[in-house]
Amino acid sequence: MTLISDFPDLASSSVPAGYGILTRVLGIPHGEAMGAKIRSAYSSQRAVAGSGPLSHAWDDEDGELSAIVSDARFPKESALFDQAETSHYVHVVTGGMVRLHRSFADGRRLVLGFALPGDFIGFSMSGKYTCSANAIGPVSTCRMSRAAFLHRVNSKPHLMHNLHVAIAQELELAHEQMMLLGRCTARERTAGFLINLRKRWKDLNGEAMFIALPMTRGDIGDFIGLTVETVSRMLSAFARQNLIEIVADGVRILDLRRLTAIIAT
Amino acid sequence: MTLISDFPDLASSSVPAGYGILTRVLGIPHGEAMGAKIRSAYSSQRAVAGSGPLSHAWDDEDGELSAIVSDARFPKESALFDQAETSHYVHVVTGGMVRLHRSFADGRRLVLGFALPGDFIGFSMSGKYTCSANAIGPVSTCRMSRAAFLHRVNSKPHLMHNLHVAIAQELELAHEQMMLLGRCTARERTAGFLINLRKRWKDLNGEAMFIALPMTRGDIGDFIGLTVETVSRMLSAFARQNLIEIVADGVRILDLRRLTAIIAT
DNA sequence: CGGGGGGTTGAATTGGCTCAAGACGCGTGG
DNA sequence: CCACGCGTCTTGAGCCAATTCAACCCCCCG
Repeated sequence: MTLISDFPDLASSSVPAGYGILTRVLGIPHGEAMGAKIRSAYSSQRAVAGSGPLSHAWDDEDGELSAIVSDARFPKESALFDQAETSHYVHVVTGGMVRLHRSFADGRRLVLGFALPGDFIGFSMSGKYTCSANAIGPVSTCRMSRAAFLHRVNSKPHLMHNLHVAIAQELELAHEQMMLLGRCTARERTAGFLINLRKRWKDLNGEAMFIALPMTRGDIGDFIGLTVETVSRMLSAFARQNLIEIVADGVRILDLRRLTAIIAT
Repeated sequence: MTLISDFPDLASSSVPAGYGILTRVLGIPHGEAMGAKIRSAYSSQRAVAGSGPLSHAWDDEDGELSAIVSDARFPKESALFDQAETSHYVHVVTGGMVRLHRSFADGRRLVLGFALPGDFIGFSMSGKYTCSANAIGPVSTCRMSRAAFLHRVNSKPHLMHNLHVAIAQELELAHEQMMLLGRCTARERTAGFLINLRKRWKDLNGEAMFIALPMTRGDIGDFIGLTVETVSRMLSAFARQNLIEIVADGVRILDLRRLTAIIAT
């Protein structure tokens, strides 16, 4: 039986920077085909880092998984699900990027996060999606029905444990983002956004100075609480100061140290 | 065995507006003495509403509870625990109000929430507190060691279930607060703060047009991302418009409908 | 080749912040 | 008992960071 006291130390180990609703309960290595083993979040990360054996948490030992998991593809800008809608599926993103957001009646929006390959999205306790999810570009996911997911989680303590850890991490990330939104300048928010996103790509693909930004400036603005123009201005300012270089579909980091130094601790 | 699918529908039932790190995993009726039964969050709420039998989730059926739970008192402004410190205790607030906050190195602060009687605070997966907690006035809590809490949670599935629900609610609240911080005006933030706090007092004590504000304007500002002066100005403006009346240690709501109409949906 | 969406940049505006002063309440010590 | 000091709250004046408004470019796609 997996006890809570077995939880890894989230404070000392850096929290994997997965945004969105419950990312990384489990992870599928980027680009891996359907039917492959699904691995637990921590194991997946270690696998990416190449440092240890994979957990067998999501091994398809009983042949059950291939029966309940299926691939799904979503074209650019299509909705994976909408806020307040009844939850039918949970997804693990396997390719592309997904925007998770909420809207006010008057059109104001807040982007809660961007889900990358490996991120787990679409789960909620209540059975209704708590935010909307849209494909930023073409997106592929590995999905299973909520009912099947619940059944599996309820029957395997280590999956329940993973879910528990994942929600706690989401909460921690939400608190970090609240600091950003409530107490940081535009410059700090923008730098923080870049640094955090870079860290996530790094955890997935290894050291990377190129940061893909397939989302619009508006999406970024709605994520860090700024307008399109301010985001654009901040990025231009960073470029002018030789901190980054703005390239097609993203930015290249030129001076990671100075960029990191911008964000408050 | 308690299954996740048994979770109450958090979306349709309004989320209890408990802020802070993991409030309301369990609740103790306000002012109840040490040694009394500790009840589950949902049951406690129902009990307050007077609509049903109490859950026996935390009944001291085995006589174990009184051995591991103890009362604690904290004078005004004292710390219950500090961010990053190793977690020794988890608390249920039984009297007074607790401020939960995080700080930057340069002194900037964000208040994550205010814990009211019945709120459960101080738990984290990692074993380190994720924020600091200070008594706003004299505070009493019912506490137990983290180890004892973990042991109890691990041995009782319905407690694990309560914990799970509580974290999910915290996450939902954090997302609401992110909308507030990222996309609302000073006027909306202040109105939202008052409305939310009122709802919590109402759930605890029944209909109440008086809202106690024992925290400073600075605390409120650090909660909703404004300065002391702006909070003061907004409250004065509300008073001038006959929405509220500023009284000793709090405000009295004069026009709930118009005040509620301010906040964006 | 024309239209539309995204991005950048400039100019003007403004919401909330900073700075400053004064009132008030409260605890403390003479 | 009062005087004092400190922290909190309020209000005003001026300022500035970010927004709004506007113009223009670029690219992609029909």
